[in-house]
Amino acid sequence: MDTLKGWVHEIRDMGGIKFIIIRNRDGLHQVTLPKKKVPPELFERVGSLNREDVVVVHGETKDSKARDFPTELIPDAITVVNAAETPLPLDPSGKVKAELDTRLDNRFVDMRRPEVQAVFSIRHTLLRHARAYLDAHGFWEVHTSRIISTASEGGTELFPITYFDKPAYLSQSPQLYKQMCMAGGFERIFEIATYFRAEEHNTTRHLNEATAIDIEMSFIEDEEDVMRVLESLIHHTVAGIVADCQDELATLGVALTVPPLPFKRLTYDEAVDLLRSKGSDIAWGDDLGTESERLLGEEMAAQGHEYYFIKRYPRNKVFYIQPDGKYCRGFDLDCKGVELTSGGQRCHEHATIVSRLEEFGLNPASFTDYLKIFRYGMPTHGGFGFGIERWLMEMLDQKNVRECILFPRDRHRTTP
RNA sequence: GCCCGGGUAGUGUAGUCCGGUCUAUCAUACAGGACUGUCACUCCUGUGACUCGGGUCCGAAUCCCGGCCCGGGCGCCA
Repeated sequence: MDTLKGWVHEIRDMGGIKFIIIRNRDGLHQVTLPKKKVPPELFERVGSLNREDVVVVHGETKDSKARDFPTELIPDAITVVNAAETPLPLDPSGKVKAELDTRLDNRFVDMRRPEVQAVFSIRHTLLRHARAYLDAHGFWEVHTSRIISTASEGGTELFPITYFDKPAYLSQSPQLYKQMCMAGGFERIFEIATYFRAEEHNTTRHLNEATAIDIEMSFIEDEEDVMRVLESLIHHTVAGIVADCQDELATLGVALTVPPLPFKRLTYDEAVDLLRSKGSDIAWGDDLGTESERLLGEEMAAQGHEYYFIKRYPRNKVFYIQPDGKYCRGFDLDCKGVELTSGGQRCHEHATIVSRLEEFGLNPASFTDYLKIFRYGMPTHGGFGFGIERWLMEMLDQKNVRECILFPRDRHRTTP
């Protein structure tokens, strides 16, 4: 006797024989009820089942004549654990497509779809392999606080919250804490961090709550030490997904290949030259906008590079990145024209970081807590923040970053 | 923040430009019925919708104004 637990995916009533397709995380399974081989009461009761009822089926497994199933269950008992109401808010079988907004409004039903489960199975596998890689290379996993007291980090807008009677904000990056861990002698750390960004963007690749693999490492020579960790991390993680997720990739129709090492290095100067040769009027020192990133992505694809670094940015990129003449030691990692990672070698000397703040028109006096960590023995260090949702979106050719996070928070959505 | 686009049964759509049997299309869903090997089962019957408010007009799903909601692009984005 075997037991099958799951959701009623479909009922095909042929009159004298009935088929119930049961769906669970393992896939689809067939329950077959020939009129003369199952209890009459059970045969009749199948008519009262609804799609998406949760059932437990007891019966005998036999070889099946079905095209899609090697075996089938001939039941002697079917227990309805919980009936589903009708009509359903959307069709989990995918016969009738639903818009993303409808799907997200009813995410728990949407999550029953094999395509959605494939994305999140791969997401889990991605994190499993990334953790294993970082662990094998001496990185400790840490959890830093998401609640910060001041907006002194500059840059993006923060979400204000109330912390008892004090104002506070949701963290937009674990950057300060990662650097504090370097000052604290942890040498190599990573964090699977949540980022909150209060920007009113409205695109298919932005979230107001996103997740990233953040690492920081000490005693580096330059940013190349960090970049090597990043490219190896990607290489090994993708290899792990290819090895473990063939079913999921097939469900999504994605042909995933492991990107060869080392990744292409493009300097900012080369990127600007390339863009100008393609007709862009970008000036030296300008940020690479969406259009520029897209153009570079096309050009790199033409050269056979899916993933590529852009390094040696102008020194005005970010204040805490180590300057190097007119350049700095920051880098981005792009994939197919979309930025996935931002990182670099950080300033580690107190005098340098103070002069960098002044260079950026910021007041060192308002960075007292941050500056303190550079005063009592700070090693050279660097790291990166690597957006998980964006990576998955590019890897799995998803059209919208919201496909790669269970409960997206965007400009308008705070539920579910 | 700027600029486009959209809102029709539970779901996804046709119709809107050019107002008139639209008594609103089709699929799926749902309800009932037929069928002993389906596998998007098939077939028959039925149920179910024009985002809200105002305006123009003999007449508004369709045109105009406003609200609400949503999508997308750009900007922004340690």
